[in-house]
Amino acid sequence: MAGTTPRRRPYRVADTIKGWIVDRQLSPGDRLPSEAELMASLGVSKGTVRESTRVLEAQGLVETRTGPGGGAFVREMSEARAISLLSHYLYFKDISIRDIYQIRLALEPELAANLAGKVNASEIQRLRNGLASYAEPAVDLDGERQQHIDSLTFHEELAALSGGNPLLAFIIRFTAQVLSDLTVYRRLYEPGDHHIGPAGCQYHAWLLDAIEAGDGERARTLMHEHLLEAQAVMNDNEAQVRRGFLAEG
Amino acid sequence: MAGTTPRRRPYRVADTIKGWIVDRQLSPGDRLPSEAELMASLGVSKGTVRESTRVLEAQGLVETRTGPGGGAFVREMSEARAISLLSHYLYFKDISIRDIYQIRLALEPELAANLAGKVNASEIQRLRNGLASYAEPAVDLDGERQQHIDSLTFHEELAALSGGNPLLAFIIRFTAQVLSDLTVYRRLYEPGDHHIGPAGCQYHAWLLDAIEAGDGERARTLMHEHLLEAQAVMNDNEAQVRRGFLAEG
DNA sequence: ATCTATTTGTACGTATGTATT
DNA sequence: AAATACATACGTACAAATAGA
Repeated sequence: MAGTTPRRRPYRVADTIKGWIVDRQLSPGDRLPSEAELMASLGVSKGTVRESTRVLEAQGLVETRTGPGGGAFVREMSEARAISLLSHYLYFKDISIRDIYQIRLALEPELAANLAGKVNASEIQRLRNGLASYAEPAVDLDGERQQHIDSLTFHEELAALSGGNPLLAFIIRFTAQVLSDLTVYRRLYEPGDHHIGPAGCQYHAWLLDAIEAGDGERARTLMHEHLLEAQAVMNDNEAQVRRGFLAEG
Repeated sequence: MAGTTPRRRPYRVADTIKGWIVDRQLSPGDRLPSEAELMASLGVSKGTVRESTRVLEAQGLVETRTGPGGGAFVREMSEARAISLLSHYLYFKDISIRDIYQIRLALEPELAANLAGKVNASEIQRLRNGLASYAEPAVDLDGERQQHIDSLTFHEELAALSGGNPLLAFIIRFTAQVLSDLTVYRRLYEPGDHHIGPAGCQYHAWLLDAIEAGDGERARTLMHEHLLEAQAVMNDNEAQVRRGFLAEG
């Protein structure tokens, strides 16, 4: 076995703590030993202990609180943080809009079909109310941007309802986030007046109808068409996704 | 704006450094200021600086080296680390095998179609050579496990060739990793002798034929059938994916 | 409202390890 | 082989936050 990086103490400490979390099946909210206890039981200095809790914190596994009864607590990573960490991975990777849509086209119709007949009326109503903001053509470029973001939010919320597949929901929300993030920084559309907002709104309305009616196949088809159309108007030249890091939850 | 967590110094420092990476468009290999310089320019102590570099390191954004000319260097996050971080997110989430296969079924046929006609002969040959290890039925349970892992490796390698979509490749490799990890810890199949290895081997061979012949539609169909069949023999009771954390690259 | 105890957060000084020149 | 430049680790002292009396 050659060339294993010499893992430093803070990481070894972090790994043993991860081991505790797995072995003792710790759950979110459970407290880890205090700094002083860790120093004593692991025989390391305060600085080392602190560096390792920073590592675990950065990886989203624990949170720390000060004061009596404080300390480091096991934590369920927030989706926002997971998205942020994944965006770090993609930062140097040159993802194109095509790449994103390839994934959306494969996954979102599947999700739509899954949701059919499984969303309760009040949720449907809530989503329908959100459609108003992009029902009418935008008056200027900024308005168009806002409409794009709003309509992406629709997809995110759809994914959040998720027919019970957290990973599917995560991926869909991640891709929507990336596109929404891009919208803020770039001009994503060819110049000229399209009616992107209203067109998307129409599809979203139909989608909700199909989902409400429990017609999975129709929902699938609609989502597919909708995404194809949305992709068609995007400017594939402005494609590279390298951008700022996303904020962390 | 209420309730924003009081971000501590190490995180503020880490964020300003991230800012530098984005603004100055630093690339992998570029050096960050030394600890001493950071202490001076940001007016914080050594401990704080070290904690923040641990954070950036844990997030996969930098690596540090000791010695003269050492320091913290911008780094392109490895896929292994990204997979590990994402697995932290899913750790408490109760993903089922069904969930994983839903995603594989949506994405991998897409990938197979993409690859058709775009993989050079030597790569195809290399992949064909790998098929031998699961061409014959396994003699015992351990052998069957190994075959399962080997056949998952085929999928990972296929994804690595990726028709140029890094995110697609990542997701596919992640799902394969999760399944492969599960295989190590659990009995994934119903008792009884199946011929999983040889069946998978046959499909993989056909897939390579289709990809070599440039027949995208056939590749897509084959992959779809193959995954359906593979999913069918899995034990959906042993479904929950909560398991150990994956090792980091 | 104040004090007190507990626990993390920050700073600083020193010594050691490690790789480059 | 030695000097240099950097990270790594330790120990201590004190500051800040929070819960409870």
